[in-house]
Amino acid sequence: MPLPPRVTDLAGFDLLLSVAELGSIGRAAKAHGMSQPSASERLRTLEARVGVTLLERTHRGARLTTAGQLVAGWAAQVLARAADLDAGITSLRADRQSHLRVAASLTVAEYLLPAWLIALRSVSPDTATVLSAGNSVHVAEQVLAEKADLGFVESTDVPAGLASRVVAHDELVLVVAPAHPWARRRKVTAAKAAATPMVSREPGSGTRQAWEHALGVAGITESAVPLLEMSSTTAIKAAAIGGIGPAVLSLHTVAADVAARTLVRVEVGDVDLHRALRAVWPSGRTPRGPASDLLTIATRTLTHRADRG
Amino acid sequence: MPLPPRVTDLAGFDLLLSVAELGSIGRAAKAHGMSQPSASERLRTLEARVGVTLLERTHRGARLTTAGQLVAGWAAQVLARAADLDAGITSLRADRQSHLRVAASLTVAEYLLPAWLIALRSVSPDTATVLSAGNSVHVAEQVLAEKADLGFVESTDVPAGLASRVVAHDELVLVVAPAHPWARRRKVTAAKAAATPMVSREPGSGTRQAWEHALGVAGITESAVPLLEMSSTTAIKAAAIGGIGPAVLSLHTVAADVAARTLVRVEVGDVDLHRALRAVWPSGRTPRGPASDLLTIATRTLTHRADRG
DNA sequence: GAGAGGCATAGGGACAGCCTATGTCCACAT
DNA sequence: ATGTGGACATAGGCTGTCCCTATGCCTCTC
Repeated sequence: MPLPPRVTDLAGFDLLLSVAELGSIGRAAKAHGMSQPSASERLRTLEARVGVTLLERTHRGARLTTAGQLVAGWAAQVLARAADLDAGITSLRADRQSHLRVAASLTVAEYLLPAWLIALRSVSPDTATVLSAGNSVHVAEQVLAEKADLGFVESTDVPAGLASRVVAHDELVLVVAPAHPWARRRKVTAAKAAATPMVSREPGSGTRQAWEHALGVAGITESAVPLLEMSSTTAIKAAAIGGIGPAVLSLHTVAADVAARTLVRVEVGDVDLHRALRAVWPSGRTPRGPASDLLTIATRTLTHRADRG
Repeated sequence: MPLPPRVTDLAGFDLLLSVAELGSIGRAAKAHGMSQPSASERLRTLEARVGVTLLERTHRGARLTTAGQLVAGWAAQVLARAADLDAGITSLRADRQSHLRVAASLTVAEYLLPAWLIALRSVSPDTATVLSAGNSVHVAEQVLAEKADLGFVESTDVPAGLASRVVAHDELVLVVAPAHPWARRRKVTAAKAAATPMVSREPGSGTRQAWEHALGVAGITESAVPLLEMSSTTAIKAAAIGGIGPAVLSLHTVAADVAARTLVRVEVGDVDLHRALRAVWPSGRTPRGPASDLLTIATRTLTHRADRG
């Protein structure tokens, strides 16, 4: 299901936020490196698409209407995630002149790193970061071979030769579509879950291994054959939402869907699905410079969350 | 500061997600109502902008590379917020044929309603919703005059004639730029905060009133003249991040910035800055139909959060 | 070895977006 | 009163992007 075209024009919303911030269309235009008439027209077409007047234009500038404030608030959320996306992309690019090399598991890279990188940029703006994503083994290799200055893994065991610090927590969760029978019960036994065919990641994936490992610890060694195997988290989510069947995914992956009730979380009895996310580095070589900054940022985020929990 | 143009093309990322989900460029193109060559070219220009190969093209379709999975994950976040934005816009439009009319304070409208509306759509897809946003008095008027079927307010006192239920919690927080002296101390007294000029909303705003009320309860009746008064939350955030001065804002507004450490939260001693967000409706007229569904959704979200807290 | 499915390339046309120049409106100062 | 400056709107013309149809190439399958 494609996104409605109404919200595809991020530049327009970005301009709207600048108007809110700077108080006039002309100044916003200058901030975006465009002429005042262009900005003016752009905002008018934005209003036309939205269908509501967003700006009150006066001879002394322009202010947001109530509806404009709402739209600006929603748009700010979109743009904040877009900034995350940009930070992530920047760290993926192969302009490998730079100094901070990070290796991370997919979960960390997807859900935590972008915000950290933005924070890092405000601490040391000139540090370019290169991100290499892979499974735990890959991360350990990179760090041990000193191809990465800092690594982030989600395994419970820290590979030999590496020192570590816990920077966040993750959890596997079982989710179903709201229409699924399990959505009402909100709890199933581990045995039942294991015996039920599900939508699943491919065998080698960290999520799948963690799930099978957790079941193994609980004494369950046989799982049903998956209903469907896919390599992309989004694809699995789409299948689960579409009602194909239950899925097991990282809490971070599905938090938004659970909050919005497009997916329902089902507790699984008697299985420990929790796992710590750790920063790792070669034993004895305490991170220095930007790597140390990034480690501090990651750790502080954790502390802060604990404050509020 | 305008958004980097690299991430402005939401349609391209949306297409990428469809490829991940459907397994081929051609099928994704069909899902988006465009021709296969167009989709193909679009993805190629996307890859060029990102600077990394995102897709592995084979004769049996196309799959995401590791980098592609990362980018898709980040993009999914952006698109999820964009869907919220779209839901909000839909509810603002004046196609007032519809049946569910909601009046809400700005905070609720900005941070909670979009997700609820998306959830509502999955329960009763044909219900169009009209949103009217304003302060608590406005919401009470709308609901009492039966111009709204359900209202959401953030006052501690429920206006006479209305029944209510708590659906969420909010909190005012004092934030400063990381470079500000208070960022290290992480705590100031209420008297000190009141005596310090800050970046502030205009006098009539709910946030400002709540702040002054909370100080009043603590016995502080005089506040310093604001450093700068602006009517938009984003403008205030931008000023605070820029280091103009401290600001007091809703927790929801600044949560992302605090997590990313672009703003630092400073505790304020001896003041109760907490406030409940309530759903309200005319006493004796228990909500029915879509209004009841929305109330259930809002309440469930709260329950679920409590589960995890 | 022929067919089918999937992606890439080529060429042409429509439309959106931008810029410069100019017009209009209103507040404020003289 | 009148002039001036700041701010937004309008007009006209150009450029570039995006999309579509048609076609080509490759590889697996039967």
